[in-house]
Amino acid sequence: MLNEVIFYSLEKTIKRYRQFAQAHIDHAGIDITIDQWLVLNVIRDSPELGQVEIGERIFKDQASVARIIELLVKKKLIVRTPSASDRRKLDMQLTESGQRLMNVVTPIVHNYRRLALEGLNEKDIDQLKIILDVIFTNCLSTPHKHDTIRKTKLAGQPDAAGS
Amino acid sequence: MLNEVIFYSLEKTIKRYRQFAQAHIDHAGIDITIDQWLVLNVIRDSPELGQVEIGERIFKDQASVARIIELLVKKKLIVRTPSASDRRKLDMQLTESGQRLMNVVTPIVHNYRRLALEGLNEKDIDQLKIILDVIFTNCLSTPHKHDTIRKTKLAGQPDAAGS
DNA sequence: TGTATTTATATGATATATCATAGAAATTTG
DNA sequence: CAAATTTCTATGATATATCATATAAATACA
Repeated sequence: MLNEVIFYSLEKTIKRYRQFAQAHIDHAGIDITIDQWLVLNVIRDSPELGQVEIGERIFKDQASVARIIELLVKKKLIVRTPSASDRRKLDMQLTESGQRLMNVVTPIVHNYRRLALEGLNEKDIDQLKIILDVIFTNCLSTPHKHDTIRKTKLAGQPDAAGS
Repeated sequence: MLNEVIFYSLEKTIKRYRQFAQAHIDHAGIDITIDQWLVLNVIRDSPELGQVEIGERIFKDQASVARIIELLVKKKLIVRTPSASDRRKLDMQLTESGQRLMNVVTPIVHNYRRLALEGLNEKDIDQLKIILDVIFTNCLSTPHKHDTIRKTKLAGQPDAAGS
């Protein structure tokens, strides 16, 4: 029963957290999405990274990163110049306005992260991380043909999956 | 330090879980997304619900539910007929094919959920749920003007947010 | 009852996620 | 070196998320 609902709790919590985070940014009158901020943050810290590597750091794929970068350029938060070392790339750099935005938003991010964790101690967070890592690791494996066959056979059984 | 990374762990884990789940469905050769399955599942169990209520059960907003329902109709997994009691509504019902799909997919869902939780006991899941609920509750509050002012003042400080 | 308000659904606009692929450039290899 | 392969970015197609709004119908209320 709890098993069944745990993924709903995960979805529910992460969605609420995202809304909470965005609400704090919006509330400060800043026109940027959390995802855009994440990419901007990586670019500031590691301007040499390509789109794939940026994505790896924030769990986005290359296509998403490419589109977010476009928006950052449109918003004049970064500028791109042809890279000297690799002509497929464009070097990226925060504009003045991009830097100012980071300076304003970063403490807001720290603050809402702190608020979201109120009432939890180091041990709780540690425990949470450990459990999430187990789930993450479990989800690394690919389904095999064999699994599918077994799955189908389980269809009529009294829910051995416990969910 | 752990604090800083915990939301990344959450995002990382939920994204991996979604891919894992979808991979299991795809692997069985079934043409449906997890989200479509979620909506279909609610409709089967509670065909009387409106789009807002469906959304509440699976943490989606009305617009997303409306669009998913459209796709379910296009895929001929449900049919809609004008509601007798409320002419704004359309009653929904699973087609034969929709029911067959549910019969095939449901055990797959149970299976990958079980796989994702391997190595975790009841206590772990319970603990996970409790911690997630704390975060969820913390994220229910709305940012206030006052918070914004305090946040801005924290800007130059040595990261009191711990993140 | 007639009007105002609320509710339910649909849809437009924009952002992000995912998969696939195109095109250009870099790298590897024979 | 030339051809094959790989890497990097851009982009098309589709699905979902979010916000806003339109429309129609139901409900509340004066």
